[in-house]
This record gives sequence, C-alpha cells and structure tokens, in this order.
Amino acid sequence: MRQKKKSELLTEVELEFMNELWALGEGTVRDVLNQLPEDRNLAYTSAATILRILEQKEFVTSRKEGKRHVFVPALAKDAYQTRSLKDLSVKLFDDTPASLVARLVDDDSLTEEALGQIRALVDRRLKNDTG
Amino acid sequence: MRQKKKSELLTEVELEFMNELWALGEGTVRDVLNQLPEDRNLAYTSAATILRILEQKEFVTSRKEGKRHVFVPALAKDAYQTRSLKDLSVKLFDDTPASLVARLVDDDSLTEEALGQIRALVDRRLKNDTG
DNA sequence: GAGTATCTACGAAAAGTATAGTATTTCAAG
DNA sequence: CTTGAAATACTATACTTTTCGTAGATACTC
Repeated sequence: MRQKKKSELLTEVELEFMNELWALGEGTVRDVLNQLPEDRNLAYTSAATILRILEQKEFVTSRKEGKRHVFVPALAKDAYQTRSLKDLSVKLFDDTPASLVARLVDDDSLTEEALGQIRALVDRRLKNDTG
Repeated sequence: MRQKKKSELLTEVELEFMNELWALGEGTVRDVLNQLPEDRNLAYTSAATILRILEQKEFVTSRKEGKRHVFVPALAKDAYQTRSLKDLSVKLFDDTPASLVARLVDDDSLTEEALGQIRALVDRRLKNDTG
C-alpha cells in the first residue's frame, strides 16, 4: 500500500508565496505579486502558476470573485512552522528538540533579550502543564 | 559585482550523505553506501557522484588511500545545524529565534522531559553570560 | 602479466522546480 | 454589441537535483 508521502513541504518559491498570503490573510495573484519586493521581477503568469500549484497541493483554496480568484491559505502558518521544525529536527537533530534548542542558544549572535524571552516561554509552558 | 550567493545549504540527498559522514567521521563511497538504510537502493556510481558534488561545493574534502578516496566533512555538523536554524528562522519566523522556540514548546508532542532539558540549557547559557 | 573485482571520472538521462509565453475567457465601458 | 484590459488555463522552456551508465584506471590473485 503505497502512500503519496511527498512529505508535504513547500518548495522555496511556494514558501515565498505562502508567506505573503499568510501576511495578507488572502489575496489575488495581483495582490501577492504586489506584495513581493521591488527587485523580485516575476511575470504575472509565473505567479499565477505558482498559486495554481499551491492549490493543487492543497496548501491554499480559492474562490472566484468576479473574474478573478482569491486565494486563501488552507494551512495556518503556525501549523506549517510546526511541520518544518519537526522536519528539521528529524533530519538534523536526531529528532531531539532539546538538541535543536541547544544549538540555538549556543549561537553567539543570540541576544540576551531573546534568551530571556525563550526562558519565559519555556517556564510558562512548564507551569501550565504541572499547575 | 555578482556573488555566488547560492546560500550554502545542502540539498536533500547531500544532507543524507553528510549525516552519514558526520556519523562515521569519514569514509569511502562504499562506507557511506553501506551506512544507508536497507531499502535505500542507490547505485554505487550515484553515491560517488553525490560525494563528488559535495567536494565541489566544499562540504567535504578527500584524500586518496590506495585506489580509493576517503571523504571527510569540511564543515562540522554543529556549524551546519546553526546555519540551517538561521535559514529556517529567517524564512519562517521573521528572524526571531524566540518565536521559533515558542512554536517548538507549543508542540503538544513535546515531552515534559524535553521541556526540562530545554530550560536547563537556556538557564545555563544565561548564567554563563551574566555570571 | 592476464583476469577479475572494484574504483574513479565524466557525461547524460530522468525527475523535480521555477519561470514565462500563447491562447482563450471574462467583464466592464463605450 | 463590440472592444480592450486584465484574468485564467494550458503549454513550454530553462534550470536544478537525483540517478545511473560507460569507459578507463588501479590493484589484487593466481
């Protein structure tokens, strides 16, 4: 019994587009294209193709509004973040989140402030579970 | 003045191979091939090609030993972990490590134990900095 | 030193991803 | 209506990544 299995991760360009859609909430091809940085010169039809692919892969849905399509994320950014972290963790950290964080907090470029925030997050989660 | 820019991230298969090399310390084409899971049926020449590419991209170096090449990681796993985390953080977490950790600790599948380890790591880092 | 196992070097097919072109449809304005 | 701007659908091209085959080199065995 073979599954499709294609791990459900976004390609580079797909992620670029999903990020804009997540920021916008929803949008047309034109909306997304306008949202891209100045120096990103992408043909309108390329953008349309990417959104069509995202719809095929069921990362977005669309409804028709007049003559155009309005695209809406079908997967929340949160959920995709979790999925990506899981993937990275499996591939590079032996599926051990703690070692991922270990690497993160070892990074010298991490600010004191960020560290404090991180601890607060962990503490809060621990309290909620046990309390 | 155009730079090479190709962000220095490993492709899927390249990462698969680097993981084996990191685990082995070093190895020949045959060594790496043997290290791969049973069901990963890859031709010997494919493995050789991948290692050649990794050498071109300077992720590994090699020395000749008899008629064969012994490949050695040129980049430590730690360093690549840091690089990957940075990349993920930029692409999906607004370059804010704290929000990455937030998502991580929100994951229900995370064990109490892992959470405790994570806090210990953060605490230790904070103490070292301030103390 | 001929035979065979195994290796490397190179090239290129096969598969996947990114970008864009052409043809057609849609809708709104004259 | 008819026309034209802008959208979609479909196809095609270019580039990247993954996989493998062929040819020739290297060394071990008898």
